[in-house]
Amino acid sequence: MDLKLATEIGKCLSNQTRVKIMEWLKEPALNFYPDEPLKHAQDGVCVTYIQEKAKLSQSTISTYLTNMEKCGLLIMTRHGKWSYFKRNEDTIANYCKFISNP
Amino acid sequence: MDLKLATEIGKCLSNQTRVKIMEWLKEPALNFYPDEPLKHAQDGVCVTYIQEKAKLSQSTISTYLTNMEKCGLLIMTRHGKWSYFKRNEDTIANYCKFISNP
DNA sequence: TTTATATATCGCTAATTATAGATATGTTTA
DNA sequence: TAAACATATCTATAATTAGCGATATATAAA
Repeated sequence: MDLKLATEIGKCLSNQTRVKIMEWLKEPALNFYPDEPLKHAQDGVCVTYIQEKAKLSQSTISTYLTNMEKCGLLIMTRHGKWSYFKRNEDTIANYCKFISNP
Repeated sequence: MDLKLATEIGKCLSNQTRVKIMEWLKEPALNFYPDEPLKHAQDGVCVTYIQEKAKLSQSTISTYLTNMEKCGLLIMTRHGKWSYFKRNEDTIANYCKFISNP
């Protein structure tokens, strides 16, 4: 983890909706349609579900998720026409190590 | 740690200079005038030293530090006309716990 | 192959943040 | 008390980011 990457991660985490997305993705089964089983649960949640919950436009949420994936906060997996996003705990742990002392 | 505070912390950590300041303050004795002993070392580093190292204006750095203190990333201690800033490891640890899973 | 659906990207304006100079405040020293 | 100094705050402009609609791309279904 270097300064530049850490700052990019900070930028992703500087917006309330994006922080919420990170929180929601801790428990997809609870936070997205808890009454029906999620498809590809091991790969996270598709863009549409996140967009509906966040109540922002499709383009905005897609951009958020793409940027969060670029800095390693999320992992994207494509299944057909759907993109699934899940948390990348490795990067999050590295980031925490970076900002912590020591 | 709630969503609002976490987002404020994210904002502080969304700028390269501010992330650098957090890094420098991990080792003040190494990063600020390593050849002379720092005054009030237990309380961190004064604004002027940080400003000189960051090479930004006094007002900019003062605003940075004030905001970082407001969201609990830094602890400020006044000694006479100097304000000393040090890392608040408790808040940093809480923030890491918040963004981590679980 | 056309149509429908999901996501990504582009181009734009509004909102926010960055940054500095000027000035105010608080503290020390002459 | 006045002058000097360190820091904080105010005000303004420049730069960046937010967020959306339009459109492009990719995949699936008819």
